[in-house]
Amino acid sequence: MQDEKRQEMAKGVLSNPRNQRQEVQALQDTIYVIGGKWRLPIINSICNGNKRFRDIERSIPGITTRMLSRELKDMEANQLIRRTVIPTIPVAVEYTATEYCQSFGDIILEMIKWGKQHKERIIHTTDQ
Amino acid sequence: MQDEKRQEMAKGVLSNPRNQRQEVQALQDTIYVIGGKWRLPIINSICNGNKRFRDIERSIPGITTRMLSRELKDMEANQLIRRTVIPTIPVAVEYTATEYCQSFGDIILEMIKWGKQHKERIIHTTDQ
DNA sequence: GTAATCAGTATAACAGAGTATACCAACTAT
DNA sequence: ATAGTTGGTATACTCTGTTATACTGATTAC
Repeated sequence: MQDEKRQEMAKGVLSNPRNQRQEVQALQDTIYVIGGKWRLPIINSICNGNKRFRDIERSIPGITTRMLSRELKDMEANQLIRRTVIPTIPVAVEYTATEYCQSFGDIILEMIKWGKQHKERIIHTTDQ
Repeated sequence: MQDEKRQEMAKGVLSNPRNQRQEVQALQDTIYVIGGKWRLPIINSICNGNKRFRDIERSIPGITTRMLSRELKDMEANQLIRRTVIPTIPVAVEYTATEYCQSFGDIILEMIKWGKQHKERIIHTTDQ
């Protein structure tokens, strides 16, 4: 009731709802860009030095040629990666990360960190 | 220490494929756990102090009652959140984050940071 | 001649994530 | 009476991410 309303106002004063809405938006934007199962692993792989299609493919467990092909095309269109054809015989194709792409570095590092801790947590949990 | 770790990682990237596979695994594990459009926004909302169903719903643009209901149930089953029924009249239901849930904090912060930068990038890009 | 590698494309089909809409039962406020 | 809140569930549907499988054309190796 009125108490609740008063508490709501207090909350607003403390945590600034405008800021909060902004942050939810930012979070959702990011999720939109890197959403899906494969974007981040692909970015990670390329940033780790894999340049060739089959190398990237092999470095990501479970991915199919089709998904890799599609994601690479999409990421190239969005300027996340650069695709260069080297006219050797046979032609070689190299994928490299743009600086923009590298801006995901911190997110990827945090997620790797979390994944490792998660594994430890599961190992050290005796029950289940 | 952190510089050393980073250098270690860089070395590992170049010379130790086992390390790399481990990290891809960790990354994919994390993606699996927080996958989907709604998990992180929900976690973020609850960690920001929203406890009631409708409050959480209102704090996340675009989410439907159905998705929120499903995700909350799932997250409760996976011990990411706690659901407590308070026997007032009418009953109130409160959702709170477990410590486990709070371990996503750094990922969420990084993603919010990225989202904000992304927005600025788009604003400062004259073309398009 | 057979197999393998490279960099993919084509086709079809599926599962489940996500959407849309309506509804419930209890209560409050006007 | 009427509209609104709370905490959801039910039903039906769409959509697209994802998988599976096969195939191409050029080259190298055995």
